[in-house]
Amino acid sequence: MVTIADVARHAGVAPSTVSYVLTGKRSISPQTRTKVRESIRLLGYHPHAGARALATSRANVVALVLPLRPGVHLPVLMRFVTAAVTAARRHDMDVLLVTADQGAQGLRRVAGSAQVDGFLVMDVELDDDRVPLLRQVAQPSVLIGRPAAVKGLTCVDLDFEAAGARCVDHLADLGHRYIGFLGAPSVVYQRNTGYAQRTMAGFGAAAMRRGIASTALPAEDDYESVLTSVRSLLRTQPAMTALVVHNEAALGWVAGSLRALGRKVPDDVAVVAICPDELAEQMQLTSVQLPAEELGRQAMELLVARLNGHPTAPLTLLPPKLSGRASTAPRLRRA
Amino acid sequence: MVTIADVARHAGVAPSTVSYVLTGKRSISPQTRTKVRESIRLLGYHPHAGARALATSRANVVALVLPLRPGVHLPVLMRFVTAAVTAARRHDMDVLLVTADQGAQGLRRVAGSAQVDGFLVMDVELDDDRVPLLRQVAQPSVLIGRPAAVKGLTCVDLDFEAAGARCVDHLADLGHRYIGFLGAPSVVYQRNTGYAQRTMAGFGAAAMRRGIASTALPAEDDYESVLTSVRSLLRTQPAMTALVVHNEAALGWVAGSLRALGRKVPDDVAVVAICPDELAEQMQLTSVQLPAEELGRQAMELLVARLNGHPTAPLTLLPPKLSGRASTAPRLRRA
DNA sequence: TCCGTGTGTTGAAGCGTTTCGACAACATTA
DNA sequence: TAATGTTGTCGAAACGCTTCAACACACGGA
Repeated sequence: MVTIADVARHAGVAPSTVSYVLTGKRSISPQTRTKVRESIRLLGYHPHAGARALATSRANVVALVLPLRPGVHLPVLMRFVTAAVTAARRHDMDVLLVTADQGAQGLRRVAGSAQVDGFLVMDVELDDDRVPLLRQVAQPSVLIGRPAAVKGLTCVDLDFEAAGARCVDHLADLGHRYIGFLGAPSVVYQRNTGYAQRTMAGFGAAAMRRGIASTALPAEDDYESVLTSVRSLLRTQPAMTALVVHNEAALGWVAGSLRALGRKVPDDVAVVAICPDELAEQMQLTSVQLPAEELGRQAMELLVARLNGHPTAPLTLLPPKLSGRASTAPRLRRA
Repeated sequence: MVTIADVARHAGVAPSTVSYVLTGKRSISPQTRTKVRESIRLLGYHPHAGARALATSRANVVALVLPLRPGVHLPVLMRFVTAAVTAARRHDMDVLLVTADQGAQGLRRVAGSAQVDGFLVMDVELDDDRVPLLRQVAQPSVLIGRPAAVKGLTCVDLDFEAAGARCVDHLADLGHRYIGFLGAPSVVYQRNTGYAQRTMAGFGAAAMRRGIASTALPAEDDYESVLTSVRSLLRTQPAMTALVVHNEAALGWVAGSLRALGRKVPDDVAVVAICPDELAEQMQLTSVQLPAEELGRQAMELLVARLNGHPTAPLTLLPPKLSGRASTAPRLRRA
């Protein structure tokens, strides 16, 4: 292994000088700088990460804590991950993978051994058992998702309330006056999953604000129950001309159910989904997407900010983006 | 931070003694051992990873090099990853994530700075530009996939030839005598992707061995061309009673095409797929799966073996496993 | 001429481990 | 009893880097 001493000898300077050239923490004359740089290049020198970590007590590594539990949408997760990794690299940080199955143990170990400078925790739930742990360890952390109490934390999430509202606004602007909401399976609401409720709340509030009649129902993820839910929405509100769907699994059955009930999309009933973009793209649905890249990037930036001692807000909510597609159209006043 | 010196002081021994308790590299009296252990527990001591890496020139970290290029099947990739991470943890190793977009640069940096002890490279192609790099760096590596020349490397892969053969054998055992093969899009064969050819070769050889008439065709991934390919297979070989499909994207259209041509699965034509297990499960297809967990685990075990100086074979091929499902049935001799 | 003020460079002291050689203390053999 | 192992422990020297205090030097101002 080629060390800083080798470089120093080769360039005819002191090791400390080489260090200062590398870190730029002191002014170095242009001559020495280029001389040292040349020696570094020639010898193929790379600073030893461990030694550096020891000396600076900074590992330049952040832990990425992934859930990998069943039910996470992998393509979206991967987009988080790549965005986070890319952002990390921009700040000369590397990423250590910590899977959730390593559990509390893993977090503590990684934190205690100073292997990482901070934690990026993905897919945080309303009542996440990792949160108390993260409060204990020395390293700062940023969470993607929104636990019940964000005080003292740094969290990033999509503004689901705004997302629900955005759907209503879009439909209202198109002239719709009676809108239905097809939600997640009821078990999700029972589990207090946070984002589901918040979307609903945002939807409901926006409807009230715009003077729009709204009806909401949960939906399970098989054709039969989607059909039942849609039928009962239409029965409750026969004038319904638009549907907001917040349920990835049900999405595939919605168009079919509507067709089975004699309604065409978008002419009779417009549909807006809240779902990963690729799903919406595939089915040609107007949708509010989960901005995975943006979330991953933001989270990492916030983490880096905290590592550099900058204060950060406990909760950063990203504004929803709506992409118009074939499933919505202006409401034409029929003769 | 609590250091080994703190522990030593607390336990009334020398730092080196604590170290020996931790590593077990010298015999320590039971009394001191428990005393030291107790102090460690009490003070919540964790060895500093950087310091350890510096002293031992072993980071206890392996790099996981992911492609993340479009077209990789993410659920399968994730199963690789979790299996690899789990295996790594069993050997007290952590996993650093290196995405391919960091490219050669990233590999060199991570290797040069001694951040990792080895590389686990996923989704290696026949002519992979990472391979020459890996030969240069000091750390050993294990590849999942099979590049053109494996000499001096350590590679793990599914035995695709055997997989092709396994399908034939299964069908032959059921009494089928005329079997078709629906392959990947022709562009894949042109690209020399290795595994596609090897599957074909295995299929063809097994058919010859069993005295079975076989016809093979590539298939694109839209309904029209799948239909065309299936029709032309049936025209070439009207007595065909079974189909081996090695094309994830086409899979969805196969049953429909057969139905459109008046053939029922499995009564008229049996189907065996070579694809990720969940796809097969979902469509109830008899299939040979990609043993992702097994590959990830094996790869990590091999890497650990190499790190410990054990020699490893340049190529480890995992035997294919066939799961019988509803799409195959014994060939009944019709009246 | 002397003094302060920058600027560029250096030597040495850490950072927290591991590990080697040394050395007591005790047990075993001659 | 002396010589020889064996076992358990210790002190100190690495490992490769950063960083602080110190210093040499040149510069302009009194």
